[in-house]
Amino acid sequence: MLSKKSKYAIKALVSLAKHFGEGVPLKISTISEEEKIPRKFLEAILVELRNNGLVHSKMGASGGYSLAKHPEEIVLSHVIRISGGPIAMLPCVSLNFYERCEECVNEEICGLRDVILEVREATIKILSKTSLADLLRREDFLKAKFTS
Amino acid sequence: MLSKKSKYAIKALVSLAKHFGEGVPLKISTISEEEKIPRKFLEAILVELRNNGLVHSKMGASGGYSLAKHPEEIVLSHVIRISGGPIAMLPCVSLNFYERCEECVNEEICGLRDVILEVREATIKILSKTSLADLLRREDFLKAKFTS
DNA sequence: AATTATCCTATTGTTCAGATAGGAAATATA
DNA sequence: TATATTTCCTATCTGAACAATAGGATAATT
Repeated sequence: MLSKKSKYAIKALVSLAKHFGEGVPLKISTISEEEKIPRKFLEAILVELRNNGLVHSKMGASGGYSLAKHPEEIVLSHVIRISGGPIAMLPCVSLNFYERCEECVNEEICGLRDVILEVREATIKILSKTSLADLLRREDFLKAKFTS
Repeated sequence: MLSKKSKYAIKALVSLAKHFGEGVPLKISTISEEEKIPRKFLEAILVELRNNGLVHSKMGASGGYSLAKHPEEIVLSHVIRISGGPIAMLPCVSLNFYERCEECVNEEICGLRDVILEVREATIKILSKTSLADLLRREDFLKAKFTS
């Protein structure tokens, strides 16, 4: 399951992507209201995204946040990892949240692990080719499809 | 993330699959020790699997558990659903644990949901074609690979 | 009858996601 | 330079879900 944190992070970034290149940063409160993300929670999330180089922040009056990269360059797998959500279904196949499986005598010959590895590959393949720009395009496409 | 419950359920079933057709049921304590699953926890899991028709139980002395179906017929997606783990990465794309996404004005035009739907399809495709028998074959294959 | 096992109901513990609080630091603008 | 605005930082709270445990009732074998 994707944590709310990850989901909020993605939604916030999509919000910023919509205003990419306008030169005016977006305030936390604006994003919070538009995307219905709890104010203080969003604050913490954006700081983390900033520490990981995905967004720029500007302090003080008329400050706010803006994307640090082009929307085509920010992919979901990266955002999810940063915002603390493991992608794999088992800790023993996770790259970033690896944990040994106590009950396995030998991890390398675990059939279940082998399958979950396949699932992870398939998942990452999709999430790492989908950028913020892709999400925007998808929304446009869906909007057109459902308003016709 | 797969819950421990789901993981234990799968491991227990694999254990039973190894003895399929022998006519002698396996005791909870035997499975518990072999797979290092907490005794009482496993008890609860097996009852649930029985209630869902995956295993048979026999009470009394020299009782125990056995598979209710052929190992080829029990697939991972089914086991995971029964043991309470959602497969999808977001509640709004889950079949069995569906929950509306409050902050979405219109689910149908959510770009993120659209991507996560793709991930779910890919995941289910793998998990629903992998049976207990497959897991055993994989383990044999891996064993051969790493002991040569 | 004695032993071995599953069955059933209830309870407990523990972790972590999710959210909140309050004030310090920085910047714009008047 | 004063004031309003906004991000930054540290700390804390809460509830729910996961994981595990306890104790005895019920059933079947020997």
